[in-house]
Amino acid sequence: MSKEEAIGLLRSRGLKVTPQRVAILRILLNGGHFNITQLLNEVRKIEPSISISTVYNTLTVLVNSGILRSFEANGKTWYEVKRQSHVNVVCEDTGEITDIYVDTSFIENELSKRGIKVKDLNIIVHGDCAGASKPEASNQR
Amino acid sequence: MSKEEAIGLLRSRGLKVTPQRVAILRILLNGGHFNITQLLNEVRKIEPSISISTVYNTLTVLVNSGILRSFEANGKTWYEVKRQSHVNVVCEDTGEITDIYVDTSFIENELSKRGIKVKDLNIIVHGDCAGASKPEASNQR
DNA sequence: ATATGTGCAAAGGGTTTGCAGATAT
DNA sequence: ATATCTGCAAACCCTTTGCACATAT
Repeated sequence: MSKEEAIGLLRSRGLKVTPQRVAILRILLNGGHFNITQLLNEVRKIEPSISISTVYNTLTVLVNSGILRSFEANGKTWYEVKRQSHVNVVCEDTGEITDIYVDTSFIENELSKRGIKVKDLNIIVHGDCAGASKPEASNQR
Repeated sequence: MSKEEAIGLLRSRGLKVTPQRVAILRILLNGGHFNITQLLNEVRKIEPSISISTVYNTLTVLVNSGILRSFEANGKTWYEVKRQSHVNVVCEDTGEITDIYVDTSFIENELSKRGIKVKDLNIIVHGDCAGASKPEASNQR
């Protein structure tokens, strides 16, 4: 029942709870990566009349409040729930994006040594996933 | 005299040597990161009549031939000469991109263990560079 | 000579903006 | 009650495409 989780998250950041926001957040809480078009299609199954500008607005709000993170790949912006840091692998043939959990804290350490405060770390790999060992949440192009 | 270097690189990949290609490559060989608009402005100092589609064409050719690499940040595509792997830090306030050299082979090793052939590794950090220790080539928004 | 590259203009796709009406608090 | 959010349409990039002319080999 991720609906309660979504509502709780919104309230915890002082954001108004609207059906559109709850629907978007629920989809993302289930895991994976979504671009705007995918999200619009998914959300419309729940909230058929939602507009694309509401999706954009909501995602901006959720990123700014620290619930989501975004990164750019293949000419689009991708959104995911902010959890432990990982590597986003963009599979060359399918366009699928797969999370691979690798400890990346040494990068942040190295950067802070040099006076850079890391707000967000994106590791994006383009590669061949044909032989990958299907580990985690993924999502298509 | 980076002109010879540019010409040599083009020939070594079997690419036709045109004044436009040489001009673009010379600019990038001097170091740093450029988006299309910046590159167009720079190249026009040397080749005033160059068109934006030639810049796009050339960059695609240079990326495909393995001379350049590209990554996306701030809604734009950035190009740089393919050299040793590093972290691209996007400074939040200025939009400047700075190279920080950190050994990232650990990540590639970890990924190949899981059956992923890394074609390109992009590490993009958004952060606060106010206190950074000005290390390497950089470039503005 | 001819395969390839260049430049122009138009089109495409993703994202942002402005604003009137609707809704959460 | 009112500050905020939503949905629509138009505008705004950045990037790609098609094609005639020019150029490198």
